[in-house]
Amino acid sequence: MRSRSTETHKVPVKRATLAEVAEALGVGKPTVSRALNNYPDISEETKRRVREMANKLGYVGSSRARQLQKGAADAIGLLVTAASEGLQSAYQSEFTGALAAALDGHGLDLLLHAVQDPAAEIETYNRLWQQGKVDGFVLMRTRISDERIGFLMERGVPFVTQGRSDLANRHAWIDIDSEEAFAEAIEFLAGQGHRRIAMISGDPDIYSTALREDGYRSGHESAGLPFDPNLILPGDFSAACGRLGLRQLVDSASDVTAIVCANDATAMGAISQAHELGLSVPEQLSVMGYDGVRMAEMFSPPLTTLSHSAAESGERIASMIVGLVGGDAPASHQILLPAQIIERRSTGPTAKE
Amino acid sequence: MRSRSTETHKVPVKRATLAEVAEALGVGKPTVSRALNNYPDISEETKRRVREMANKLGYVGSSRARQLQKGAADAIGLLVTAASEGLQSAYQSEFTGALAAALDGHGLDLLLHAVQDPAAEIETYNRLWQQGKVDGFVLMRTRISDERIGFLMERGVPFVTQGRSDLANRHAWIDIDSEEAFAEAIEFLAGQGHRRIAMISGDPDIYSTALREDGYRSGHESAGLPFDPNLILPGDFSAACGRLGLRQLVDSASDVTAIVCANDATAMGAISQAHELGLSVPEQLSVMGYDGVRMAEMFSPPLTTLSHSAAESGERIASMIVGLVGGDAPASHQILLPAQIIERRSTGPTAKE
DNA sequence: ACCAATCACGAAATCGATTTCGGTTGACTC
DNA sequence: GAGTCAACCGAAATCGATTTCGTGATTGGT
Repeated sequence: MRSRSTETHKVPVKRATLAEVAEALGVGKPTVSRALNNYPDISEETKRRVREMANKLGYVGSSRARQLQKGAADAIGLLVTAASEGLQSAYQSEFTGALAAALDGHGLDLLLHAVQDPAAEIETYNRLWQQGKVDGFVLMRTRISDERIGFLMERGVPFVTQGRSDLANRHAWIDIDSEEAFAEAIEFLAGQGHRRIAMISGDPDIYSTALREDGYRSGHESAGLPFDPNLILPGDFSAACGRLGLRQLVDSASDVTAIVCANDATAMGAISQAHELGLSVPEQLSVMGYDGVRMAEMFSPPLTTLSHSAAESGERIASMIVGLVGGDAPASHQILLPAQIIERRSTGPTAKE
Repeated sequence: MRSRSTETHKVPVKRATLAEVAEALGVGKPTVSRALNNYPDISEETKRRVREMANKLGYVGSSRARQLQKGAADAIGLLVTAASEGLQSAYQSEFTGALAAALDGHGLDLLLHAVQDPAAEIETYNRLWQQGKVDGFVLMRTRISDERIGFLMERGVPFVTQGRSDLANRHAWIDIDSEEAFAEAIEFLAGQGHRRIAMISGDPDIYSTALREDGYRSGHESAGLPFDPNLILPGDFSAACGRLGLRQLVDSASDVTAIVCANDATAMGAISQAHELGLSVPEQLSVMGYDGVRMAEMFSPPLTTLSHSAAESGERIASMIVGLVGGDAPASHQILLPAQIIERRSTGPTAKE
């Protein structure tokens, strides 16, 4: 239980202000401000003295005051839905960390906000923006008809999405070429002799889900395999749907020898369920993931996956949002990154046939 | 490649200010401010009119201005080291999400900052505080002699640590009773017939590591098992050290039938390695984790673990930091939460003997 | 009908940094 | 020696909300 105390702890050491530095030096405030910001109309000598004194007094400008004046918050907002507690997936948390690190390199902070009630999501974007707490947003998991995008575009709020949308040609985005990736995955598996390859897909609301399914289909074409729509099972990027999907597959399509999953979590769920059903991976069943999260390497068996770098995505997005906040045209920042197959031990040549 | 464009996108819609609301209503700014903040010396009628107009104009107060005046940032800082890209562990990302959600409930935002260079860590805490970007901090993974704690205490910065420290009696913290938890784990395993139980421990710098090892020891005592210090292997909370630890164990202590790990990632690594070495879990080897991350349930086999709720920790910490910022004495907020064994299928009765 | 409380509200100061707009100085021309 | 032009620096306004302090209008008591 949380206990309340009446006594108050020591008041924080007062932070030095610009005015104090100015007074200590016997100069005006503007001089200090301009010296510290390295304006050309302040003599080197003065700049040196100002810097020295600022340093001595431990002066660190109040970002609150600066922001009020300059109109920038030096922070980027990232909203995560707290549907399931925590950052939803391993990939998302890796990405978030990478983004925070990259943003830091640009002098920006990451404002992480968990929205509890999905209905209040837009409202939260609006509030954060109106309040001036952020200069822009990064949107994860773009949905097929994503109201956030329209909302932000309407008011000219800078934002970058991770994943395309149906308005993709008009806003800034970064995405992984998952269509191509899944096509390659199918070809890869076909190359190992697999003929019946299932897919446990992602949340149909998410824009890239359809792209991944397209890749699955076109992969079949280029591999010369017949495409069977019944082999695509709906999912939701969770491990649970991987388990469920696997059970359905053994029941209804026992001739399947390989499964590609919408992400690593789903793949892990599928493998876990396979093991419980006495199916060995990859001897009897090959399973492939997508994202290449760190944990995939430590899974048993280590997961073959379509990997792409969260660090690079974070890096790129950071640059993009900086440009956008600086006034770049949204549509001028659009990047498609490739994923590559990392072959580990959850896939192998098929024994059948 | 990031392309720069010369054209500038539409300037954001101007945000309404308090002064505008006041003018539209023909009243003074203080009236609007106080009405919106529900001060008692404003008539109900006026409050209603103000709220109406504010709403109509879509007025959302600038937090920058408010913060400058009130001296509060309405944000809590959380620093993660980006040693390995991303939020380090599954537990930490779950916790972070939970914290953000809980903070939201108190009207606070979470400022997530990734520190690249460990040497600059303190500097970052200082800057964030001095700049007034945060009202306090939450520290994860407290180290045995954690300079951050001394630093923050000295300047009276509000903070809560997740995990105790050697200064624990003088600051606010929340912690899991991992000592008790590990003792219970040993008793649990002993109850299943295990006699030789190893431990793959955590980073020795982290404060709670010693606690977990203490629990391991006292668990042996109460279970009437001889304590063999050689059975404690150093680790670092990673999956990799789980793999390594397991290899060492099969080499040097092949009579071990169970392993408790410092966290779930390590346990997963150990199991993964065991499988590769042809050891079946739990038939030939029982492995137990700690933290109870969501993924543990989907591992194969599903992981037996010492679980505690990231959501509850987040909730509690949020309340604590709010109290602290409000002036509570740091030492009045200290909470020890229990962990409980979730038995799944990575442990079982030993076959040996 | 008169003085004293309340009640409601507004003018101006405040928070701390930045910007605008000049004002001094000193060097340099002619 | 008057005039010009830089180079440097400062007073005051600004950003937008909150607070302090006070004023005018009611209400109430006698």
